[in-house]
Amino acid sequence: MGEHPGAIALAVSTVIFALRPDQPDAPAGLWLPLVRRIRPPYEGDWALPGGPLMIDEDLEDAAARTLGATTALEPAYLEQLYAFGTLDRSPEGAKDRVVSIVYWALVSSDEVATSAGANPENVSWFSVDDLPDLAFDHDVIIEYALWRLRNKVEYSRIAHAFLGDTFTLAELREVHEAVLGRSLDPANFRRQIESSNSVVPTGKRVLGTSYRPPRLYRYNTSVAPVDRGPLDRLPRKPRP
Amino acid sequence: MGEHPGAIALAVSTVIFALRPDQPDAPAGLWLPLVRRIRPPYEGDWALPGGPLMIDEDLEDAAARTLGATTALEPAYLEQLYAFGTLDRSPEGAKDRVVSIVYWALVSSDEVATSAGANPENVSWFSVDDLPDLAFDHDVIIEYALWRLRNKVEYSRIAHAFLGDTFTLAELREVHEAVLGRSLDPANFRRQIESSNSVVPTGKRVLGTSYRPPRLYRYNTSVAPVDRGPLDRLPRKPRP
DNA sequence: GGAATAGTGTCTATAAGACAGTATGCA
DNA sequence: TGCATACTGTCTTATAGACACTATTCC
Repeated sequence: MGEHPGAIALAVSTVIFALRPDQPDAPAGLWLPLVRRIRPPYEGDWALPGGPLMIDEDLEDAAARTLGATTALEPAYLEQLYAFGTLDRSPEGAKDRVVSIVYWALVSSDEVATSAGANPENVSWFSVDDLPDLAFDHDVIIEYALWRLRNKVEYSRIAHAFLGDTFTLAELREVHEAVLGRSLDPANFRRQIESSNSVVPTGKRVLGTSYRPPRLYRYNTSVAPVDRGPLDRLPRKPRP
Repeated sequence: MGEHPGAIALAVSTVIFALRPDQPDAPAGLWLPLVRRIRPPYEGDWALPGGPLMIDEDLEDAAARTLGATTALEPAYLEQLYAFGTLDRSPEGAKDRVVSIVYWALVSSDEVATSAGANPENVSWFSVDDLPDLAFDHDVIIEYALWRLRNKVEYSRIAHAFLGDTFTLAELREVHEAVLGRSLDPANFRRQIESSNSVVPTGKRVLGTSYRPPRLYRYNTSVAPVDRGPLDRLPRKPRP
């Protein structure tokens, strides 16, 4: 950064959330990958994955690209968070002026498990409850991303992004519980989800349980996960 | 724009909303100032006020600066809207790549009236219901700002930003009605506002009415207008 | 049948909306 | 006194939450 004194650099970073248990058979929590900085400022501290914006690349593509470079995954959900650009972001001040356009993403948990060994050098996953020393203002950025995630999970349909293709209502409820950090009434949760039409029953059930097997559901793709308002009029490449 | 081929320009623009009646004694509507473009692309079309970000200037300061240059006013409310950066924003494509960080602002209506003659050349105010041909993707940006404003007025306390120091509940209700585009029940509106504690009675009443004089209220500054979450941890200069 | 979880019914508290009705200041 | 608007009371409906209850599968 800051090779051209007097210029303002433009970077894109991404807060990538995955859901996974702290220990086996423990309740799941939120985790995110960070990159260790190998040069000043903040050498040795951890930072959000990201990098400069390419000249022929959309902002969202840049976020998805760094996500892929960090986790070898596709985002299940991706949304712009905020543009951070105060003068005090770098200890160098205006000499190292960087405006970061930050995205936040959700990745499916079972995919995280299968690609666990695919993490490049200098990348580690951390629980959001136990973060290391962070570079720049990345602590505030992560807090803000968490705040947005927790708000959004209550009024939109993004929780399924943490799950696989089919899932039980108990699994979906556990996602909500992990994100919100509190337990939810199974009866009321079921009613809320059913009345929102966000899932459809597959007709199948879970096999191999030692008790009554729960129904499996699939996400209802005919209902938009979030209302982005007029932003949906902007071009968006479909992601597989 | 685009003086350095291969570089990505960074601009800050602002959607500035004011409330004023279409004709005298008509119900108020939303208006905003636009700037006529005097060079290609989109020469002759209208665009949002804005310009390049200065090296030693915070994003929010840049938005407030262009607001002042356009309207000679201080923003009563100012919030970041979104960063727009798709490749197709300019007809030149990647050759004229501009990432715009857009803010939206509310200005007080009586101040607009007093500074009506202070508009610089090439600036005109338009009703949001009757916009002219717009440059770039500024039509989508304005639509999105309107969408945010209408959502936010329902669950936060920003409507008073359109009003002066003191106001009646009927005036505050008329602001909500103008923003939302529908009429509201005076009784229910009163209860909602009172239970939210966003206003406090001044003890004074309006003078010179030919009917029962309504109470005057003042905005309750001890309650935050909006919950910005962890963003409040970022440095912010107080605006007078 | 017992254990364990899936799934249902029902009551209560709270808030939003519709709308009738009362209060007050001035001509 | 009548008019116009300020302000209050009350009923209905929708929704969230608490929690008791029934259902189904495997052992």
